[in-house]
Amino acid sequence: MNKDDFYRRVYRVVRRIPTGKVTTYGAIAEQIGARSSSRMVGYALHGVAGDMDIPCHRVVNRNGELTGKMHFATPTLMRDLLESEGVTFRGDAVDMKLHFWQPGKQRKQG
DNA sequence: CGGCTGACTGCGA
DNA sequence: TTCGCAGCCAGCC
Repeated sequence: MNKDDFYRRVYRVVRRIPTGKVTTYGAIAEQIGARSSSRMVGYALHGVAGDMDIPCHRVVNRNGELTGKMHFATPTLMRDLLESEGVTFRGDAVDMKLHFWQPGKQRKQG
């Protein structure tokens, strides 16, 4: 598992996040085989913030908080994008019980 | 090579 | 429920 490969896997999972859903750094890390490197997931997204190919705004922490919004063009862009997709919020955090998406749960589809 | 930081998470008080 | 500590690994100086 090379570092570049790690990033690739992160992007791969993030891109599989369906519209109107979100997932967590830990869930992605675990899905790609790096449960202990949840922070690395967010770090990987840091390199693609602004890349339309990667819906990095659909990735939040386990509490649903938009911890990475500060890395977007504007601190409100992340939430704005999510709300435009139908994601609802509980205060300043995403309602995980309604929008949490588990990576790999749809793997059996194909 | 060593020290500090960061888009995280789990456990204990 | 809220706050603090430890583990993790990559990037920068």
